[in-house]
Amino acid sequence: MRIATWNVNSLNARMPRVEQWLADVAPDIVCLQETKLSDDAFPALAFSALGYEAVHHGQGRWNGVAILSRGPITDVVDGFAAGIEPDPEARLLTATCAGVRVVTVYVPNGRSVDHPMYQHKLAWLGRLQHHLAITADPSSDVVVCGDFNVAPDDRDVWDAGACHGGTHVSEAERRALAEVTGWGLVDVLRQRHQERGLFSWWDYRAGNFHRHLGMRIDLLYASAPLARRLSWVLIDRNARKGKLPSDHAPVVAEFATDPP
DNA sequence: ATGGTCGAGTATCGA
Repeated sequence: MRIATWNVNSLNARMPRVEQWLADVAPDIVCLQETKLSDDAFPALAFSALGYEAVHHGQGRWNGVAILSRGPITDVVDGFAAGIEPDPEARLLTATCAGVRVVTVYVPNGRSVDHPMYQHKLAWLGRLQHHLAITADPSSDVVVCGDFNVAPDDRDVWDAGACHGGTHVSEAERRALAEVTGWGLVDVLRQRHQERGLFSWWDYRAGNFHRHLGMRIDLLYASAPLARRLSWVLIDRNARKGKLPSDHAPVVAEFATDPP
């Protein structure tokens, strides 16, 4: 089973590349972030023609998350579960696909460490922790993936010194992320690859992609039973090349199917 | 030279 996450930075702008990428990579489950679409503008028919069921939680101009699956999609939750302070922004979607509880996230950026949105980001991660406890079970197959807007450690940024003092690398963000993953999640890329410089996002400006100035902020976490079945995982840098790319590359992981 | 580019929508703002 092949599971992928990709911040497409506008599905309207990216649809031709997304369709080609689905044909090339053949994932079974795909989580998309930053569709920037309302639900009624989501191209469900186009995905259906490619063999994918889809669910979308959108708001229009900003944010927007989706899950595509080759099989049926059930038990869908838009945003935070009942009982948690609702998010007026469309940043979270939960569904079950092929026996896997799939949670996709687009964590608030935070803007800067002295901005109110930074406190909102930390609180949002706390609400995510609560949401996981309600909607999923870490002793079964769970994937939590998406654009976390946090680089988990200094290997995940091009220059820790240059990034120091900014968002995405602060101690409080990393601690909030660690509290979420402490629920029972394995960063499958780090399970397999330990080197620095494995980035998933590069600023469009200043030729940063070609200068290898990026961050790893698109993360794919699996519960322990699923992580044990990891076959391989990669960041698809090819998707960041060429004409009209997203500023993010997909992360793709292959898991062996449950033994009979 | 203290920016650099996208995407939204059509002036700027957010990333």
